[in-house]
Amino acid sequence: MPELPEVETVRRGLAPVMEGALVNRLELNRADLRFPLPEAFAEKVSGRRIVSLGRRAKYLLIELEDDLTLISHLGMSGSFRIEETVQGDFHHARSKDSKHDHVIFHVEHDGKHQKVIYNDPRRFGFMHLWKRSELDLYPAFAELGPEPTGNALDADYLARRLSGKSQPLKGALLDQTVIAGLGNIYVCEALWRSHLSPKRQSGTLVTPGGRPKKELTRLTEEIRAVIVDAIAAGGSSLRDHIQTDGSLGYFQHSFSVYDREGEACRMPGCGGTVTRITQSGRSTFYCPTCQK
DNA sequence: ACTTGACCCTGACAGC
DNA sequence: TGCTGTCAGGGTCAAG
Repeated sequence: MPELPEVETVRRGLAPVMEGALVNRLELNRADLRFPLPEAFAEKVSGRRIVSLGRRAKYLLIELEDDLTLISHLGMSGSFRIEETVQGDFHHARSKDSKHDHVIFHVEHDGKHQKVIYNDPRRFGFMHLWKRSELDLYPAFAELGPEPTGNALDADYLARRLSGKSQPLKGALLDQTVIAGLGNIYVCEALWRSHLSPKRQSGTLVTPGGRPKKELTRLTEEIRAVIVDAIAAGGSSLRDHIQTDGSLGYFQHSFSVYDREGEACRMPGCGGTVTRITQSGRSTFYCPTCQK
């Protein structure tokens, strides 16, 4: 589920509870997610204070005291929720998938005790501990591309990265070393907003001289805009959602093309039909009429 | 060097 | 009701 905007929304939802909090106890209900949990994980985190919450691409960064960063990736099905710690809640009704509550942070903040629960049915998520001062050496970060909303992403950069590539745009934009944080949904959405076909060969957006064509400049703008919009939507959904059940990360978005196979294209005046194709094993949704 | 495909795992859903 | 097949928002690795 979580692409960059969702992870950012999770970060913002967790911040009031976790930033500045003391982790009294880290409860582990299994030894591994996608990878083994860190060596002596509970011992290393318990008793430490959380300095701040950060994010890099789709990675949530829980910054602990003593130069330690807990790196959390939510995979496809990871989510966090916040629960009050109620005295005598031994008989509290457990939600139906609590069997996938793998890691529980028992935190204390201003005398208030709460649980931050990581749930992940498919266990494609993972957690690592890394020295904050050496975070750039974390293998997944070493090759990571720029953030889509950061200054490092511009049309000139993309022209350098896409020049000469025969790879279809869909695959190039999913490549985390090109842009960090885009996933299947927002690549589809950005291409639709740019009127560009996901099958278009990446190098054709660059002039022979290596300059970005106008459509690449447009694409760059739309990538930024679709992420900014989604983060804003996540922020508004947080306010409604967090108070009801404490869950973060599964708010409902509405997309323009993603998961709309067979529906009328929403581009004004287009009149086409959204089509689903498979590219490198994953679904792509686009409108063949207005995306060229 | 680049690109694709199989794989990790569980749950939801459609069709029989 | 239950079975089976298909699909899912991610990343990694091997093989083409």
